[in-house]
Amino acid sequence: MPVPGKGGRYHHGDLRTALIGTAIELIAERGVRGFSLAEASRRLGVAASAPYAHFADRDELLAAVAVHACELFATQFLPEMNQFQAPAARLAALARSYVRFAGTNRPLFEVLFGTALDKRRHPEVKAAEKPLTDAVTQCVGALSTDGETPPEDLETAVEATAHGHAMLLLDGDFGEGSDAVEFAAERAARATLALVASRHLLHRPAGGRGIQRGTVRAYPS
Amino acid sequence: MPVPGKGGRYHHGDLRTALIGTAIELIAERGVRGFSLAEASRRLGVAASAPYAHFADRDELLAAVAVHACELFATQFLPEMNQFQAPAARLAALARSYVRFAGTNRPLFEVLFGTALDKRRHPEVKAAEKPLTDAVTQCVGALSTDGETPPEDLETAVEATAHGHAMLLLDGDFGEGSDAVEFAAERAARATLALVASRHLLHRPAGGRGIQRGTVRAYPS
DNA sequence: GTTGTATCTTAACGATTATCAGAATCTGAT
DNA sequence: ATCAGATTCTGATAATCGTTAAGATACAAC
Repeated sequence: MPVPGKGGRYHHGDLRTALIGTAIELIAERGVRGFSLAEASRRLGVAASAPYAHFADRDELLAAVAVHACELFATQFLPEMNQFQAPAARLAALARSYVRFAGTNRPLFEVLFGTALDKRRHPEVKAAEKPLTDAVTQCVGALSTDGETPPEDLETAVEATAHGHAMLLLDGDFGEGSDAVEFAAERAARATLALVASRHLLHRPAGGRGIQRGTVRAYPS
Repeated sequence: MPVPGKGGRYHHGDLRTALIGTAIELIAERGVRGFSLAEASRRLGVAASAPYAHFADRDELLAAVAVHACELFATQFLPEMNQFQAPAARLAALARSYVRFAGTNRPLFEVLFGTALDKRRHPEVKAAEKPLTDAVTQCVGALSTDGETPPEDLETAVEATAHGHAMLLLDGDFGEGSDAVEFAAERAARATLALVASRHLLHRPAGGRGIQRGTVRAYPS
C-alpha cells in the first residue's frame, strides 16, 4: 500500500503508484501480453523513459502489479473463508475463492501464475503470497491432532488442487462464462474436501497391504 | 510429423520443421520469454521474414512447438504409466510423470501451460493434449463400477492435482534441483492416490449429515 | 520450355525496451 | 531565502522485434 503524501508530489504526482494503476487497467483490458511499458507511459502523459526512475525494468513493474494482485486476492478469499469455522469447510471455501478469483480476474491471475514473471527473481511477490499459504497452513494444522501424518503433504495438495482447477478453467476445459467459473469452483471445493477426508486413508489403508509411508509403491504390475 | 522429401527441398530445405527445432532449442536455452522469431531465423541463416511463408505469425510457431511438447510428453509418461496395471497406480504414475516432465523440461512445459500461448485460439494444441486426458479418462473409468459417482469430478481433480504440483515445483516451493523434482513428483502421486481413495467418501460420508451431491454445503458456520 | 506456385530476400514501417545526458523540480539544511 | 544535492522527468538515441510488401529464385507440372 503506497502512502499518499509520503512519497511526495513531483512533476507528475505519484507516478509510481499511477503506473501500477494504469498497468493493472491495461492488463485487465488487453491481458498480460498486450501490456507495454510504453503505452502505460502514454496514458499517463509522460515520456516513455519516465518509468525507469521508479522501476528498474518492465519486469519490476509487473512484479508490483503481482503484489497488488495478491492483496486483492486476499481481500476476496479471506471474507469468504471466514464465513466458515470448521477447517475443512474453510479450505473448501478457499479453493472456491481461488478458482473464482482466477475466473473473474483472469489477467491479474495470469500475472501471478503465468510465465510473464519469474517469481524466483522477485521475492517480494512470494512474500505477498504468504497470507494465502499461511491460511492454508493454519487450516490444515487445525484439522486434526493426528501427529503421525505430516501436514505439509496436505497443504501442498490443497494448494495444488485449487491452482490446478483454476488452470483448467482458464484453459477453457469447463467452457466459458460465469457458469463455468462457478462449476470449476464447485469442483475444486469438492476435490479439496476429498483430499481432507482421505487424509488418514493413505497412511491407514482400509484393506489389503495398501500404501506405505514415504514411498508410494502401490499396485506394481 | 513432417515428412522429409515430401515437402521438397527449396532454398533452405525443410524450413518449417527446422524452425520448430531451433525454436525448441532457443526456448530450452533462454526460456519462452527469450525466444524471438528473429533470432531463430538468424540461427538458420535465413531472412527474418522467411518464417512467414510457413507460419502466420509468431504464435503459430509457438503452437507448433506446443504440439511437439505434447508428443514428447506422451512418449515420457506413457511408458511410465504402462509399468502398472491397476488404474489407481497408473494414475499415480501419471502424476509422477507429469511433475517430472515439468521439472526436467521446464521451458517446454511453460510453452504448454504458461501465458505465452492462448490455447483457446489454437485448437491444434488442445487436440495434441488429448492422449493425455484420454489416459486419465480411461484409468478413472476403469477404477470402479460405482455408477453413482460421476467420473468427471475425479478426472479433473487428478489433472488439477498433477498440474498444481508441477506449478508449485516450478515456482520453487519445493526448492531447486533434481531432488525437488522427485520430491514434488512423489507428493503428486500421493495426493492422486488420496483422491482416488476418497472417491466414495464424498458421496457416502461416514458420519453426520455429510456432504450432498451437486452442491457442497459442508460445515456451515 | 513455359507457366504457375511455393519459397526466400531485400527493404521498410511502427512499436517496444532500455540508456544517457541534461533540464526541471523538490528536499533539507543553512 | 537561498543554496546544494538528490529525485524525477524530457528528449534523443540505439537495438531489437514483429510484420508487411514487392520482387527474385527455385521447384513441379504440363
